[in-house]
Amino acid sequence: MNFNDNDPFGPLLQKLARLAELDQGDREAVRRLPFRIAHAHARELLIREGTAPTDCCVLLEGYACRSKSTGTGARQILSFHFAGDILNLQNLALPQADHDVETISPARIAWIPSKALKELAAGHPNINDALWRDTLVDAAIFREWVLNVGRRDARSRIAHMLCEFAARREAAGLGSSRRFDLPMTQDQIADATGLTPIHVNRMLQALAADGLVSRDRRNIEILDWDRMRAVAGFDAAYLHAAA
Amino acid sequence: MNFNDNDPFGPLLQKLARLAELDQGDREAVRRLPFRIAHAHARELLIREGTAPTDCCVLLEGYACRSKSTGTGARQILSFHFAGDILNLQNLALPQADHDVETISPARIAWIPSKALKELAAGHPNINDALWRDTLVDAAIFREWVLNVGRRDARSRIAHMLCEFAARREAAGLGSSRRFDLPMTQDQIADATGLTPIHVNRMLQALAADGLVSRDRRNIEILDWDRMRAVAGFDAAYLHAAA
DNA sequence: CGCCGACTTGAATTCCTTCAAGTACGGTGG
DNA sequence: CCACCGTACTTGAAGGAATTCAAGTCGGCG
Repeated sequence: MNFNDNDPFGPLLQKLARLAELDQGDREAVRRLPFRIAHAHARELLIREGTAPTDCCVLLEGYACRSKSTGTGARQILSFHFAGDILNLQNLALPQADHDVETISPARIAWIPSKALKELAAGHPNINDALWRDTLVDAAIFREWVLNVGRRDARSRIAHMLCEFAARREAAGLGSSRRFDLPMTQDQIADATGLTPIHVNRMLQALAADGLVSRDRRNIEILDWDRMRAVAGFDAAYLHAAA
Repeated sequence: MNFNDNDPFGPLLQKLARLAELDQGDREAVRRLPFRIAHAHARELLIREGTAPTDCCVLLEGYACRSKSTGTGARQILSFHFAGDILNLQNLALPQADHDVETISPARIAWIPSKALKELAAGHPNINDALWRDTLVDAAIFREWVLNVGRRDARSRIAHMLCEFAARREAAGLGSSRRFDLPMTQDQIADATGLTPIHVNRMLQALAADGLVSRDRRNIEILDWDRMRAVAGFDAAYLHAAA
């Protein structure tokens, strides 16, 4: 699946179509949105906490994450994002960003004026529905992360993160959930799970030693989805079959 | 502030008005919503994970919380709720509940058919805006909780929970943020912070020993908001002045 | 070839949990 | 009015999961 800059909305349309039924008019209206394509390196800050972006940031290619830090500098990753994800939908209604958004890998991005997106939603109920559902699924994922970080031990926590990543990645049309490349470093996995990178490393080794996964650099194969699901306590219901 | 069953929408209208400008027509439309008043005891399950409620549950009086459990039975509270909060707004677009909602204290509730609420929103842009913002603020709070549970130590975590509770409580018009009654048990604070009740107890004592709060049963007085904010790493920006 | 970031390993420490009692309080019934 | 009972809260001591500190190793890239 390849998209060029003349039809930059493939991933976005694919995503919206998973969330609501779109008719031909809806699709054309999306394609008529004004936009500015940008390319970003890995670890490039796209949106900074406290600023008020005027444009919405759509991830077309690559991976990104949301994060937030404590006053003492500890960083927590709040979610991972895939092609098609809108990274600051909340700025349509809440001007000030309350967290950072940053790329994980090199990425291609479309910046769309918030105003245009708002008008699009206002005039197209199906698109409005899709955006509404997207926001709600995002919130459901945050809730699951509160549980993950709050009440699971390190092993389950990492297993759960891997399950969710695999499932969402596949849903986004990025390939098999059995074998895939992790775009993030162990440091970033640590920031996502509320652990130290050292412990993440040991737990990844433990998962491999138990025959749940096999690893080769950043390439992960889930050897036994049933046991993996069990260890992680992973039940995809919270993704509402849409993320 | 007292509301009787003939004007049951006071707390809801107050909340919506904080989120968007409402005109007279908006207010009257809210008052015309069909509803069924119910009373609940403390610790009564209002919405069960996996079910598909047909009605929306508005908290008119008392306190409630969202929660979710791991397969092994560990419980995590995801958020606390106040008079005026809509407890399952997400069911307007996502039929299946992905977490439990339960009262903390005795409560008075209005059940409003989801369909009626959806139609209200469709016909009243201001109300639509308010509901949209409410959802976004909820999500912002979940994000802050991921950070809280993932990256703060026990003392800060509890301090942060107390700061947020005090701030939101005051925003909801429930009185001073300096001195107030906590409706929840230490077990519930533990479930909200991802700690054990024993450690919550010790940390509450530590906060009192440091002169940050004084406690008498469930009554809490925040003696030094500045130091409390500092210890908690609490910055109310994520509440978007609306929760 | 050498450097830098990512990953790995080991040992010591710590924060929080677990286990095990107990105390205080509010509500209930005699 | 008071004894009783259950729930919430409190305290102490021991144990453990994860962190911190301190070195490495590995691999990709200039």
